[in-house]
Amino acid sequence: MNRIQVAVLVQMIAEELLPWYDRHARELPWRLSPRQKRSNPDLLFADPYRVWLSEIMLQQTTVATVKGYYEKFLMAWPSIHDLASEELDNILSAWAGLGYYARARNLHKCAKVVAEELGGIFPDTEEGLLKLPGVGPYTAAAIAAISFDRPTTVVDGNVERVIARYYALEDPLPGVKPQMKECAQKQTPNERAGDYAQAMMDLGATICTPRSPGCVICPIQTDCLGRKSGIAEDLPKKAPKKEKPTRRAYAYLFLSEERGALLRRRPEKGLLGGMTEVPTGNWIVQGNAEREPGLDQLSQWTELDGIVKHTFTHFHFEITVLTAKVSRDHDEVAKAVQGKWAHKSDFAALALPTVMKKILHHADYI
DNA sequence: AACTCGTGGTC
DNA sequence: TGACCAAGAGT
Repeated sequence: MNRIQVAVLVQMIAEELLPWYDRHARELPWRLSPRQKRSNPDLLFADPYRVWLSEIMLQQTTVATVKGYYEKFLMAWPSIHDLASEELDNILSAWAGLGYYARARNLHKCAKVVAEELGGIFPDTEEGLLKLPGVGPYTAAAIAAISFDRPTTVVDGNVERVIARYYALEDPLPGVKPQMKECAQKQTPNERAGDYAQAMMDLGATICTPRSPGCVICPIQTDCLGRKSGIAEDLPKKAPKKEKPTRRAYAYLFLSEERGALLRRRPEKGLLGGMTEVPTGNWIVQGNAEREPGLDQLSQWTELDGIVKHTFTHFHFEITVLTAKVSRDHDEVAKAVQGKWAHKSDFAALALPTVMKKILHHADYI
């Protein structure tokens, strides 16, 4: 066996992946385009503020969904200082609809730490980044690689899928994660760390997809054990998921010709923390929804036909909507539910999550 | 370690 | 229609 054949047998993923990336990299708003790199050779790595912002938004969220939010945020808050000095409620409002609202709370918290304690400069190491609120193992590695050229091992859902297939790892997630990380670590190149990380994720997003992977056009098909053994599409295996229970509740929509709708702020932590809601009764875990006497007594209620259905990460939610006309004592009612009246023309400035918009829509109010 | 935490697209 | 899935982190 000569040396060339040996070299082929131990080929690194990066050797085939980076040339593919140079030809097929998607242009994304937070990514330096080849044109930018050519016209400004000093601009080797993307601005950490922009990379951080995009990576937080991209957690468990598709590129298509993130694009619009990213551009809106960058327009409203061009720098870490702009974001740090903004009020949380305005950030939550801009985040509304994107989901996982703890990300927005931590985004604000992190901006304050960087702006006020670190002089506006992001840490340039994986270890330093990992200490920031909302920045976990994936995000720390990604920012370190993309913005600071650190040869970190970036492992997200895409990389897990690519690695599971490439090495034909048949043990189920999440138990196999450490082994995946180990395999990914062996493949991490010292050069072009950011490009390699993004190339792996692009590969997973466009070719090594969960269903019907494009093995025939894959740049790393040659040494892929999953493809060779014909099990690529079935990997990675996952532990069976728990069934989602259904919770049910009544929503109490107070409406006023003069004052609009009565809305309130949810508790700071937990589900939809800090977001705006239509007042609801208890969210009953099993069985039918229950009326809330404290809310019932405040007005004369009409039950609307049909129900609003919404699925959260770990439960289904079914809401029966009640409406009531309020024509006097507006402030007393608002005080009783600890809410505020808002005209529908002002809804755009509120932090209304999707489930609450569904309720308002069902009542034909928006 | 296992659970919590959103939403929109896709098949 | 419903289950699955997506550039995960915090507790």
